[in-house]
Amino acid sequence: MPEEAGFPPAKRFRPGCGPPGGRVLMLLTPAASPYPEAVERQRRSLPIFPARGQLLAQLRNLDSAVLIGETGSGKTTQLPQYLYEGGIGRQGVIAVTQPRRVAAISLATRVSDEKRTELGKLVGYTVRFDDVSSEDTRIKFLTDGMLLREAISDSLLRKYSCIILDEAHERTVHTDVLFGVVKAAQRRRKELRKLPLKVIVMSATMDVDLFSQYFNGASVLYLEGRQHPIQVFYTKQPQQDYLHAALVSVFQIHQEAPSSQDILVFLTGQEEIEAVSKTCRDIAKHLPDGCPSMLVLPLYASLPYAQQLRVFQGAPKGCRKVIIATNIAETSITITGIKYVVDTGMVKAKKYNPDSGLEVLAVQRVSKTQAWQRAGRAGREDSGICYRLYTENEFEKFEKMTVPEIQRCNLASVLLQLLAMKVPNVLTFDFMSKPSPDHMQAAVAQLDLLGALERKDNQLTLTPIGRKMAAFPLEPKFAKTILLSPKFHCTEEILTIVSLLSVDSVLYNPPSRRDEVQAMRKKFLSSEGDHITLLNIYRTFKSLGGDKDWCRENFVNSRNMMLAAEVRAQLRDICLKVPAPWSLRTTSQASIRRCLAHSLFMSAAELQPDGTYTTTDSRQPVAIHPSSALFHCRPACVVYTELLHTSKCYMRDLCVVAAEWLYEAAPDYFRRKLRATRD
DNA sequence: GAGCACTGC
Repeated sequence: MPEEAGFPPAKRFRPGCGPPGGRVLMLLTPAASPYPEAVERQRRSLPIFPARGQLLAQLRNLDSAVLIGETGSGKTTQLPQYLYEGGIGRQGVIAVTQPRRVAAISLATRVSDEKRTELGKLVGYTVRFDDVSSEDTRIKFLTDGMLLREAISDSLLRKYSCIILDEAHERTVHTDVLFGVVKAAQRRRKELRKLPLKVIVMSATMDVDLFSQYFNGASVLYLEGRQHPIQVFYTKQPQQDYLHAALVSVFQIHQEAPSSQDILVFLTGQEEIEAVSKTCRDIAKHLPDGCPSMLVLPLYASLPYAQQLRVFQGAPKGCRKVIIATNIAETSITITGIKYVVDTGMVKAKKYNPDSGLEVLAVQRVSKTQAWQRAGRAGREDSGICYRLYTENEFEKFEKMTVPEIQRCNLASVLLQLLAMKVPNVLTFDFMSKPSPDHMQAAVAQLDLLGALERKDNQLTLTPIGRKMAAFPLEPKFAKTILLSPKFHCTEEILTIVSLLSVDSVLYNPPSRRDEVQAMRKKFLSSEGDHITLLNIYRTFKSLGGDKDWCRENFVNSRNMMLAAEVRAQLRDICLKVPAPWSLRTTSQASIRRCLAHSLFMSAAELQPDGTYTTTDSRQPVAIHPSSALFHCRPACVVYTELLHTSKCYMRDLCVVAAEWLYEAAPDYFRRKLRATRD
């Protein structure tokens, strides 16, 4: 039997680590509460409430602070209201950033309900495609990416008096870049004697010292959480086969625990999840009498929305829900009623190699932070139990924290945005966790090839094209593709293609129905590649008025298709605003391909005599991804949108091009390449 | 010959 281990003890609010605030506290207590009684009772019951006076007294005097609070402390919904009620930051807007759209929207909705105001008035939100805020908005929830976009047009973030960076421990690229942008804005506003900017970093445990040091030794305030106790068990022996171990654990729990207690299992990807789900269902059919029945539900991001929703429905009486999920259930989706968590300790994660420009998607060990996050999913409403399918000794060897995303992704977009904000000396930008110099250089090289950079007085700045590229919410190479399209008279088509590439795949591929999928898809396949194939699908979708039944029959994800249409409209608006030249629809698909060749010339591959492919850039052996329209073809020369290393190094989203188009697109670049291969 | 973690502008 696995042995029990303790959950890290909750940190308590530490009084007295700031200036005494008794006098101020009196002023803050409202004479009569404007809230209805039920809301007031609920607000007062939150762990953050007793700390209210003290928090305000301290925050009033601090430029920056780090607020540590566990799930359920009420910090995200209450703190912005406390600040507003306390008259802190009333000269401007109080911003609260979130890594995810749904969180920003639902938090704004809840806080405006508590305030009994109409959403979009006092309390509002801003996310892509959806701005529910107004002149009156004083508390604004937004995605961190959205605030970053705003910083491009005003790097001092002048409309904000206070910026609360929430969920900072997740360390998304956007949050990490914001740390630097907000810190610089704060300093600059002080120098210019403008309205001061208060910065509050909110995080679950961990990273505390890093955050505090980065913000010039900012005070750290601790809040008590309301997490229920969780018993954690480890295996006695290391497990060779975590899938088998997961199955054994699920059925062990299933035979012992009351059927109302649900199980959440963490695996790494779609294929694995579908396979384990099927095995679970098969075994569940042959269980002894008296054993409860079992409802097995897979959960991963590419699963159609309707199927994702099933995890929120209760199972019939006497039936246990077993949810088999990727790390989508770690943060993005919270399911109630989970009593047991089975953690395989594995995750599929992307790494980026700046030398080859290669993204590697590999199964690896989770970090300790991630393992605690997973365990925490068992204690949302009541005490929970977590089975870790690894030994305590193995756990001790896990990395303490997940490597921040900024150190393992392509930095071209980040660099373009920083340059658009006119950040001086971008290469030495004050990141909390610095990416390696190689990493930055790779991004410089990429932007340089796209014609986005120029050097003035030893400083990197943007060319006019570079500035236009930054206006698009896209990877720089896609922005460049759009800006090149008028030259080839195919802006309409390129807008469609780029939109489809920038949303999650519109093609739904259930592994169990592979043959059916292939048969249905045949009618859209183009021998010219995936871009033209996508264009064919979009055109049919549009001509049928976005028919959902058609989508289902043709294994097209209608949600992503609608999203692509929304993206397309946004990109078209930006083209008109920038302003980018425009062109009428082309009649030739060759000109679309030529446009792609001109913008993706650095991502090209050539057929070798032995039938394999090699990239023209780094002579890397690559293969055509099995999902590609060209999987069974052997074109002499292609450009691709993405290289992904899984079991092999695969090119994804390919387009057939003529080799001479590449040469005409970047003659200098190819001359250099040619010389390099000769040496 | 055979496959794709998760967000976000």
